[in-house]
Amino acid sequence: MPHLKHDRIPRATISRLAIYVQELEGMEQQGVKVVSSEKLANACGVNPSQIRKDLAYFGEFGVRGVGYYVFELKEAIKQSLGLDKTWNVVLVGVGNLGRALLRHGVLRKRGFIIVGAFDCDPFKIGEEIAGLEVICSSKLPAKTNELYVEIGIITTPPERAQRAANYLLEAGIKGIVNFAPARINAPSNVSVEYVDFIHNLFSVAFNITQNQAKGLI
Amino acid sequence: MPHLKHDRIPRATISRLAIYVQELEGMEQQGVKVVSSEKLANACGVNPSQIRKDLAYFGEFGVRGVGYYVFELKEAIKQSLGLDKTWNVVLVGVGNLGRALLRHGVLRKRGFIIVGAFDCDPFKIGEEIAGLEVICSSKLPAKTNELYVEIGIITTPPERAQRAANYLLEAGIKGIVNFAPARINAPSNVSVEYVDFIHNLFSVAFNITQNQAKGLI
DNA sequence: GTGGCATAGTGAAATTTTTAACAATATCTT
DNA sequence: AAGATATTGTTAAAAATTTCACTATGCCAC
Repeated sequence: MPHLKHDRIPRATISRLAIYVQELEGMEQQGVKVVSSEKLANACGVNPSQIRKDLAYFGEFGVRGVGYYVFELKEAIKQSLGLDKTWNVVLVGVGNLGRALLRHGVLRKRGFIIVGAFDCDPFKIGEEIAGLEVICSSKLPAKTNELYVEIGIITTPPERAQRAANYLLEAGIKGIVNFAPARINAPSNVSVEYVDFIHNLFSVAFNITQNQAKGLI
Repeated sequence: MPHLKHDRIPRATISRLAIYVQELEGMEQQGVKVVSSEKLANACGVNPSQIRKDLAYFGEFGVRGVGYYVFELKEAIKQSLGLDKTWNVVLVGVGNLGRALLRHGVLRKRGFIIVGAFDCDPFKIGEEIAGLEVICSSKLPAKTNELYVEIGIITTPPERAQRAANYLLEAGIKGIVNFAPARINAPSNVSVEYVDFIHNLFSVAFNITQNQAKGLI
């Protein structure tokens, strides 16, 4: 665990660090060895100071007059985020979205290994998806005790999200990513993140409406 | 278009309005007719003042001493966001995620109708998914001129995101929701939203690491 | 080794966003 | 119809976040 100079780190900073990693990986692939905060900022669409400030929460990674070594910075950020290990994940709710996540290679590539898939639909139980057998949700707590699982993904319909969350909590999970469009209750020491891309579509719809009103289009 | 009392509305407000709509719909289904900012705030996990403030950007929807009429407020917010109409959408990139979105009913339910699916992979072209034939991406501009399309969804791999964006821009699209983990360039009058749930997994991983360091777990 | 240059790190200022406090007002009770 | 009550809309304060401006420092040329 790297030393944290300040105790609380803004959520927005974490979100941007993820973007920095993404861009740094791109640069690495293109053979870029060193990057300045200004260049990285341009690539990420943010302010250079913001990058330096964000990084300052975790330590000093740059060389004055030179910039940041791409590989080193990327590794340092990943370590700061806790991505220098793999995370075992279970998924609850094998609908369209759940299936897509199970098949989507990006999770594994990023170090999140889906080790269990659960659903309460008898027609889905027993089905095999991406090498995983779908198991009855009620067996989740028992099953996950066998594995070392820290994160749960909820991809159920909204009305079953809380039940899925309860199973996950019972299993002693420490973090939840909830794709269902519903708030869920969890103790404060369990980290809950909400994902709902409909919000982004709403945002775009709103922006278009605004732009039209302003006569920009 | 409702009157906007202030010209600039925070992005965060728009994002929360989407949550309010979600919760209001839940309440409507449960037969709740009236709700106070406090009750709605609890349901959404935000501060009551925040709700009143957010709504104030668009007008006055409540009744002092009473609260908000659930149905009316929901409709008013949807109108404010530009959701009182349907939006035609095209999707570029028919991978796992693209397929899931095509099959996922939630887009249509929310008023976003996918009217075209595009991909550059010859093996995918001609395939039919959810009643749509996959068309070669290069034909996108010509095809979308036939339809009235305002929003494009990008679900290609990151290295093809910009090309997809270029096709969309050529087609005169006014807003883009980009699921590919890559920044894209677009003129400022085109609204671009980025969706990447890996960020949320990163966030959860970071929070868990932090909580562990703090000894909360 | 000295000077010049480039750029990170940082403290302060500016901005934005959130929260609190309160005045305004609609409804209900008597 | 007057007063009590509840809860909005709004103003002001507080908090958080972002940006600016500057200082510190490492590298390179000479």
